[in-house]
Amino acid sequence: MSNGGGSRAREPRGDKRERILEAAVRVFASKSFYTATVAEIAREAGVADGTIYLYFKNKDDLLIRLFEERMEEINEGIRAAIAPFERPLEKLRAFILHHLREVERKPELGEVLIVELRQSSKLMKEYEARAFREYLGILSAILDAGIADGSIRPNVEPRAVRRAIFGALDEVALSWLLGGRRFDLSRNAEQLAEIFVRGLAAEGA
Amino acid sequence: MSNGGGSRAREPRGDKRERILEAAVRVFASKSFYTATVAEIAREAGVADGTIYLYFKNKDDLLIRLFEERMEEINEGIRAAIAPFERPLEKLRAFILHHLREVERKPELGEVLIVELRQSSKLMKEYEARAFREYLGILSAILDAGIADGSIRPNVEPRAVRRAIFGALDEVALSWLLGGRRFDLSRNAEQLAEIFVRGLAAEGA
Amino acid sequence: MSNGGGSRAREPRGDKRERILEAAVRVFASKSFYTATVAEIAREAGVADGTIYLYFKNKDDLLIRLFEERMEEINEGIRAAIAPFERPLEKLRAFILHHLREVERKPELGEVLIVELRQSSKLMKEYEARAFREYLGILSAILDAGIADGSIRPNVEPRAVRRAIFGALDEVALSWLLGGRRFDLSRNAEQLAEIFVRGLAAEGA
Amino acid sequence: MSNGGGSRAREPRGDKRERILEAAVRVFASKSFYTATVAEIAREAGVADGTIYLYFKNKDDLLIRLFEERMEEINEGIRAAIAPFERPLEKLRAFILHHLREVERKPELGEVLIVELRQSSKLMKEYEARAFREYLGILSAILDAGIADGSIRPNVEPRAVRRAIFGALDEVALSWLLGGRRFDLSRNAEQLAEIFVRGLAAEGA
DNA sequence: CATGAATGAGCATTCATTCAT
DNA sequence: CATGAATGAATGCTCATTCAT
Repeated sequence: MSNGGGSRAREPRGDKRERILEAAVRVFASKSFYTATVAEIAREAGVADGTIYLYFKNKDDLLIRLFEERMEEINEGIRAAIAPFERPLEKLRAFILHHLREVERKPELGEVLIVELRQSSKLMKEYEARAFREYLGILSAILDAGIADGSIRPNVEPRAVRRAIFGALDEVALSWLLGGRRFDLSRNAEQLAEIFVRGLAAEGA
Repeated sequence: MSNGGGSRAREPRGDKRERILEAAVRVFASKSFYTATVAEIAREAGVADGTIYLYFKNKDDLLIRLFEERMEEINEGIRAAIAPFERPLEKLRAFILHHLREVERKPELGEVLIVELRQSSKLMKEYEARAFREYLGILSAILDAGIADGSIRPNVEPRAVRRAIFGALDEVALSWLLGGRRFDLSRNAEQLAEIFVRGLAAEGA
Repeated sequence: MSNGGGSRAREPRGDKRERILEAAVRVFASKSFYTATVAEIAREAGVADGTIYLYFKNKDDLLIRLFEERMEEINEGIRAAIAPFERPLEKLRAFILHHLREVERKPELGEVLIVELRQSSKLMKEYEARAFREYLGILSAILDAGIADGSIRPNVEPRAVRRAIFGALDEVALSWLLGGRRFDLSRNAEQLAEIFVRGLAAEGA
Repeated sequence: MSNGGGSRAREPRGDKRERILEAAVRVFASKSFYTATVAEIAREAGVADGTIYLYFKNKDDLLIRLFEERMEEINEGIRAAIAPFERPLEKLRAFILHHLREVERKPELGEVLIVELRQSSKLMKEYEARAFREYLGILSAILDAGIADGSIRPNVEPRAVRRAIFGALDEVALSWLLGGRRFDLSRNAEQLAEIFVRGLAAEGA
């Protein structure tokens, strides 16, 4: 994004920015935004404290950028995952399965987005959270399409339901992460998908 | 001092503890656990900073007690709300409606339980969270009963689903709170209840 | 002293004052003047915090009174111990033996006088320390008498030597106390007495 | 900043650590360890409060390092001072004279080592006090040598006597310091040396 | 660009002291 | 006299941020 894109595959610059973000993921995942220190992130990233301020305005900014950029990647993954499906409820099922599969695949990242995002919701309240709105937008689109083609009950309100779906996914992921990743997240994903698909489906479906 | 006097010359001792808890609700709801200062809570409660330490071990303890005690009240309310119903799915509907109605009734309290609890999930991770486990226990019991009497699909796993339900309720409440309480939470509650009841119901129901 | 004396052997009043002093001895002996809290002393004495302020102006005053009153008792003991002896060097020997024997007999008291007195030397600097000056006075008198009767070398300066003797006794007592009271303090007392008597004695003695 | 510039543009880094230690000497000497504040030491050293924590773990650590490092210097001085002498009792005399001469030369340093060390004896109890044990070791070695070559009475116990000597020196130094440095410490040193040398000497010496 | 020493505002917590009962 | 709840000033320590090199 800020790399200017180009022919060079990997600038030595910008590399450092990425290392900081990755370090932040690891640190925030284990300590909480307010408990984590900038010095800790710097150490984890192998850079000097001051270097962080060359790439990010301040600690808050670091969290916001982290969230935005990771969320964007997630959104792209979701779009790719639901694209193959035609029918809205199948898209929804794919959405749910994909979300939890991603958490399973990159637990630390999941932890940051889930736990830490919440930890600073007051912080988040103040910024636009564009990428998160996009995430919700994808859900809305699915629901809208389902209502439009009659596969979802007409009295469903997408704006409310999309939050509920996100909340359910998020909480299940959270309990999996905090609980030591003991149970099988994929099977839970199936359960959730089933519940929401059945719960939203129009009578005749 | 600010009691304005009344029938009782001086509130009983424990009164001060309650005032601190109430102040903590207000402050945590507006600032975040880590951002809020003890001095601020004290000021809000109309007591000296040191007084807080007569009733709570430290700032962490204050949050935990707050959560536990409020959560217990909520649990009692839920129990009362679902008691009149016989059938599990009706109990579930009552549960969902009651949860969000409570948030609507005491928004600040809801905010603390929802937002702030998450903000310090790392903190919470370390304490047993007895009252929260009780909350989940009520949900489990409903689901178990439904599976037992055949009203809920037999392949539903209560341990996964209960987190999903809580997550959905929580997130909807959160978006209502952070979004300025603009939409009608009760109507959303109906939507959620409908989705979960339909989503869980056994075929023939 | 402040009891007003009288026929009654033990007033119920004043008793409390003594209990506070005794508690202070125990607490100061185990924590240090600045580390010990008034509340701790009150608990140890079995009185309310505020009660201490009925008998002592403040925490500093408590330490000073404690020191003064205990030191007075010690001085009386010393006077009695050296009285039977005629010759100054024998009085000196008795002085030294008595001092360390007292420490051995009431270790906690010794600890307060030794360790804690030093801990607040800045505090002590400001008050007259009458009882301690009396203690030194007894030593001076012995030394003066010895010089006068020729048993002590004439070029000895009592004002310097008396501090040295006190310092030696004090340090030996300290090391015994802090070292867990492991060695035989009485035998050390003999050693010290021998050294000082020989070190001060006039040639011909 | 306050260096006034000079030949060197900016003192080497470690300079700051030394300045803090020197400031600590001055502050502890005038206030007592517990009464002195970290902010005061920082101000005296001309650094920010936080800077102290770059060089020392905490306030306790500052005192301990201060004691250890200064004591080491003293030990080296003593070793140099007694080296020229052959006979143990002459070494002892040199030891005593040197100790008090050092106090006279650097009163504030003396005050810290003497007064403040005692003030936190509870603190000191817990750390090994290596340098102080070394100090006592030098004394022991002298006494042992004297007993071995017959110049000191055979029934003298070095472990007891060395504490007595230290205590005597310490107390004399203390009274000189607290008493406003009015009398001639060197002459007192002579007196002490004479007493201990005579007091320890074997009969025939 | 990068560093990391230095800064100093900010905060949780303690505790001597007071005073209404 | 006695109590002990309440006070709030005081302090050790942390950590985001800066800036000279």
